Amino acid sequence: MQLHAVVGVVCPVGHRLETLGVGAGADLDAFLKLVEVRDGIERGQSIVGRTGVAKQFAILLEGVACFSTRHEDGARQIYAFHYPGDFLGLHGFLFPGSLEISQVEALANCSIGTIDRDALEQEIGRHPALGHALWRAAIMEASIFGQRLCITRRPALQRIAHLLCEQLTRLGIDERVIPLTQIDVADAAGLSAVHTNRIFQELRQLGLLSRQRLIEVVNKEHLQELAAFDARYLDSSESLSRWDLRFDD
Amino acid sequence: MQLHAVVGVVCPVGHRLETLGVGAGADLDAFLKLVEVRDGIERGQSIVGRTGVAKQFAILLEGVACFSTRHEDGARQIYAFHYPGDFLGLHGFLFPGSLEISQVEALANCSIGTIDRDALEQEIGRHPALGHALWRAAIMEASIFGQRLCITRRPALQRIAHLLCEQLTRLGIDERVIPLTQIDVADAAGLSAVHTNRIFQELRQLGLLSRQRLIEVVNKEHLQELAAFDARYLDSSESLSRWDLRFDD
DNA sequence: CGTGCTGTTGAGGACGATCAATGACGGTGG
DNA sequence: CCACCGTCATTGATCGTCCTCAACAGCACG
Repeated sequence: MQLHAVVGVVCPVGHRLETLGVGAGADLDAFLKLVEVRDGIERGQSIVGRTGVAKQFAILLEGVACFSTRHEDGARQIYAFHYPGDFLGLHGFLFPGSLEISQVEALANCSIGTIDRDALEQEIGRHPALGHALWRAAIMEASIFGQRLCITRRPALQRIAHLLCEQLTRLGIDERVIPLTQIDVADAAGLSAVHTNRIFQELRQLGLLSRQRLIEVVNKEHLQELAAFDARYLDSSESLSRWDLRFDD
Repeated sequence: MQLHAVVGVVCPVGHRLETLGVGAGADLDAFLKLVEVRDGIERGQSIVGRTGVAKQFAILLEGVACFSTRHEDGARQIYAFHYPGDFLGLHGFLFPGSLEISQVEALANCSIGTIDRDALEQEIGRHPALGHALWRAAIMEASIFGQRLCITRRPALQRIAHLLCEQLTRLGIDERVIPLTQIDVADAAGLSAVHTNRIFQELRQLGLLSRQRLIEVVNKEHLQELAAFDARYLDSSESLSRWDLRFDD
């Protein structure tokens, strides 16, 4: 099934490409025509494995995923979470040598759009804006990496708070429920699940999270204050204005 | 003074651009003509400050620098070290919103090449290979970020060992002396200077570092083994072969 | 109604931070 | 040449954060 025939799920993808500088039109259409929908991917499955990095490329349509790696001892390190509209395996696509043993793992039941790598590269030749959108997305991912590096030195409470703020921002303005488990958060924060749990209780006692089993943010403003969260590093709008004129010569 | 008149320092820059896909020729010449040499920058000085991010762009010609940020409490977080040939402030150039309060700081006496941003963007329009080289460099930086995130969970000994391995690889095959202080390493590893010092002593007792005051690696192979170091994440050669054909349509 | 995953709680211990003081070295100026 | 200074390196002691191990409770699933 091709994506451009499915109106419903075009939304997150179209919206994401727009924020990356690909407006509705020939560029977007060319991209959507390449997408093959594949759904029914279950939690825990590997979406972009270590072997397939060079050939596969994908977009997340529904669900939640993470860009992660496994350490020798089995511990999971999560670099970033992915939500609908995100590119999956972008690093492996742009820079095959990087993060060799990393993978993209489904954290909920997902549907994705797969794209043939060669076909995409040909379309990029015809539609440079698509290539630039990929680069921008990569830089933004790098920006998330950098920010996460930065908060590594902060104590666990603020680190987790920051992580939650980031997810809220990426999920959208109105969302207050973060579709992750405490274990997912722990693996992303670089903390043990036990300690993460104690931090969650602390956040609840501070009135920032609800007492629900799921992760629900009650007081977004105070959470951001506690985390010293500044969303600018997630904002690609500034970079757009500068580059559109130049690159499309 | 313009760079292309100075044969000596062209070397690191030319070499770096070559690894990024810009061979000797019109593309390289166009780039070198933009570079204005500025030397005599002393240790501790800020090269690319927080205010100048949007306008400045620079290349490191001689010396050592770091991409860093200051926390509220004054602690310094180093994201990456820069050596001759590296682009400085690349993130701010490509993605103005990212890592807002970051800066590039000289860690030794440096000379840099400054480039006018608008002029560079115009040349990129005429020489697309230059633009692609910048993107590649950014992805590679992101790759370093990701790797550093990954090793954050490892204990201090391996973390520092890995950091040192990375510097050796970036400095070149024959280099065994790393031009940094223990404090620099500590700020990059996210450890206190005191603890870093104790790790250094441990590395010396293991016969991996010399007893000199400077950081000299005696046994590179064992150090890499200890660090579980895999240099592939620093290797951009794979990404080159794939993209040269496509982008230059 | 088991089975499995997630969340929760307790106790003990390791790693690394912090504070404080001293030593080593290079540079500067008298 | 030597005294002075600042930066970096080193050492000891104490303390806190976070990890590990272990057990159990809640909930969803078949």
